[in-house]
Amino acid sequence: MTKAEQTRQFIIEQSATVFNVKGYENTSLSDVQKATKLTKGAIYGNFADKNELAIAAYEYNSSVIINALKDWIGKATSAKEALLAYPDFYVRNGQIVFGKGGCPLMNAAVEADDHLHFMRDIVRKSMKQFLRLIREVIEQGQAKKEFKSKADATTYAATIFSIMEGNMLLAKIMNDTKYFQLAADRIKLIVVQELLK
Amino acid sequence: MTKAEQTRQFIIEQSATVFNVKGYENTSLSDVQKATKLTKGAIYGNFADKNELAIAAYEYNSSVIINALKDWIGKATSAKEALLAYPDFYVRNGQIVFGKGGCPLMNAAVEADDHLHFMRDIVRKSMKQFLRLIREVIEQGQAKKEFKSKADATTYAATIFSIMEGNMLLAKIMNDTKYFQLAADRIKLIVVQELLK
DNA sequence: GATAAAATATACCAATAGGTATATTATTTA
DNA sequence: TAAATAATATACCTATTGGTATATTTTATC
Repeated sequence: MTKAEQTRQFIIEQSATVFNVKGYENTSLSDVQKATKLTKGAIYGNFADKNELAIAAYEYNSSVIINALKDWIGKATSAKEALLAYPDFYVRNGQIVFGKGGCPLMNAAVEADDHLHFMRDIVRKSMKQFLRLIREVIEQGQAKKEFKSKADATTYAATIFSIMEGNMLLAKIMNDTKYFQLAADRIKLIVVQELLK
Repeated sequence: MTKAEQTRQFIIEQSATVFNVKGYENTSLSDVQKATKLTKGAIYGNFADKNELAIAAYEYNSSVIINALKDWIGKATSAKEALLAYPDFYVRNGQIVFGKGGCPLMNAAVEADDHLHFMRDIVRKSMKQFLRLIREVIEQGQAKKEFKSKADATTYAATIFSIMEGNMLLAKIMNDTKYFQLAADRIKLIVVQELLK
């Protein structure tokens, strides 16, 4: 990794949280300067413009939670366990997630959907990736006869994700982590009553 | 209503959608001028600053959907019907909601939770109001022996709201109204299987 | 219809935005 | 270690931001 590549990565990681908290459009270059303690020269030497940095920061933010999800799935010994690890993470680490601005997929989706067009496709892509991971867990559970085979994995993936995100929205604005537990309870109910054989 | 009061209301209504689409911080005064075809003099003559207008615009946006919810509830002849009217509205009018920037509660919550502090309490208030309306429908259903009395109305209100909002997020970023149907299906399942006697 | 008051338009302000050209400093290669 | 190159800092640019003071127009009162 060259010096520039190191700096590029440094800028992304130092500014990622700021972008997630303040929003991608609302984060100014002086915010990035403050977060990195670097000057415009260093920033524009490594990124063509603010949008390129915003995209890189979002990709970093979303990859953090996507990789976390992959980890839980990898460690789980059953499909049920893998699915419940997802909401359980927020039950245990909700306050930390708050401090970093909440779910990057939700934040960026709200900002990008109908006006930040340069980010929309990237957010869409990560959203599909996240849904696919959940779907694959369900499909693997079905393949291993742990889950009922007639359940539509795509539908259940979307439902589980929606419950998690909807409760995250409430948790965040109400500053109350009980909604993470609510999501976990509801997802568990669905897994036990509708997916598990 | 005096001339100024009329203008104030006009500014709010004309700029409300812009605020919901672009976000409250990202909407500039020149955006408001474009939307209203008025000058700064007229705008600052009726609002102390941009924040006051942003708050008024949000209160207008949230009141539109809160009043809509009240209407459906008022017209329904049963608690079940009232609860299902909520997701059904989005099934039928999803595309229109998209065009106006999506759910104002979600948009403002994401923007206000951890950085737009002057709006946080107002968003919180409207969120509580919305949850209370759903809760009251459930409680009335229980009082009229339509719903099981042991179900915790507060919990179910949050769950129904979360499912709706989570799916709205997906619908919006994926530009696919099928998620509204998914929310409606899931909410109906909960009402039928868990609330209805 | 003239006058007073209210409402709106115009012209300006300092601060900050994103971005660039150039000077300076680090780093690498010969 | 000197020269070439890569990387970063500095100084500056124009456009736009939220906001204000004042001029002008519109509205209401007599």
